[in-house]
Amino acid sequence: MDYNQFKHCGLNVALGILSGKWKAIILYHLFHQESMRFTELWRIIPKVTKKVLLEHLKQMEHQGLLIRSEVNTFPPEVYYKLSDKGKALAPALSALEVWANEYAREEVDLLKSK
Amino acid sequence: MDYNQFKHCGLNVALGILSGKWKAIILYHLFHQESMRFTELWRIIPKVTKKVLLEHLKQMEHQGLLIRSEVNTFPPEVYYKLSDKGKALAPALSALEVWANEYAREEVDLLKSK
DNA sequence: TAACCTGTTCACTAATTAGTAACCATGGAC
DNA sequence: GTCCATGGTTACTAATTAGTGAACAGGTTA
Repeated sequence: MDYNQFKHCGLNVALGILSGKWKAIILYHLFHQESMRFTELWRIIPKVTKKVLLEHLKQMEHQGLLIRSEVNTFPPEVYYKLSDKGKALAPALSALEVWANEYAREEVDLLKSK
Repeated sequence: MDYNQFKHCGLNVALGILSGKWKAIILYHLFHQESMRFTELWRIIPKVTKKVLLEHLKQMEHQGLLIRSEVNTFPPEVYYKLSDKGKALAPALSALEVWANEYAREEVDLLKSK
């Protein structure tokens, strides 16, 4: 098998971008829902605080994974959605998911049962 | 495109396992070298301290990604290599690498230049 | 008028991770 | 004897991340 296909710099960057307690869930929901309001995300993700959720979203927007748009009404409406860069993560995330379900079943089931 | 292929639990588990400042480099080297001694890894990875490297290795061994074997000589010889579970990460890591090189070139080049 | 809503910020604490530096055991080289 | 080497440990500090709870603007509803 040829492993020369990946050099650690890219891997490092990718894992760095994906690091953060709530990144997986945020990505998961945005892959399934196209566009979501801040509060909607906040309500659907159990136990995150607004502050931390916002920090994650800001960081992801900054990294170009997410696009944020606000509708200037009252109360304000802010929508988050995946950018092309974010969408392009699909195959990699999917591969990670497949790996976890095949090789880390126990941990996955444990997480699911909570 | 069908994104239903990944559910966030598996993704969460995978990203959790892959989180840690030196995981990418450790994996990278073990994908390229089959088996490495502790000190060899320690010397080849710039700036990690023994303590932290050891913590990472222990954790990865515990999670079943790595196999540790010691030869009882003096001075001691301890070898680390990827398990099947670890090797099975190849496609996912490779996909992340590809993504980073395509969509996060700047960060990658920045890291490479250091 | 009071209470409610949304997206954000702020000041502060707690928890988790990483880093520093010294120390151990002990066989072999000098 | 003294010093080096290997794979660890330990006690302690620093840095990074996450969590808590309150505040704000200001239009809408009661």
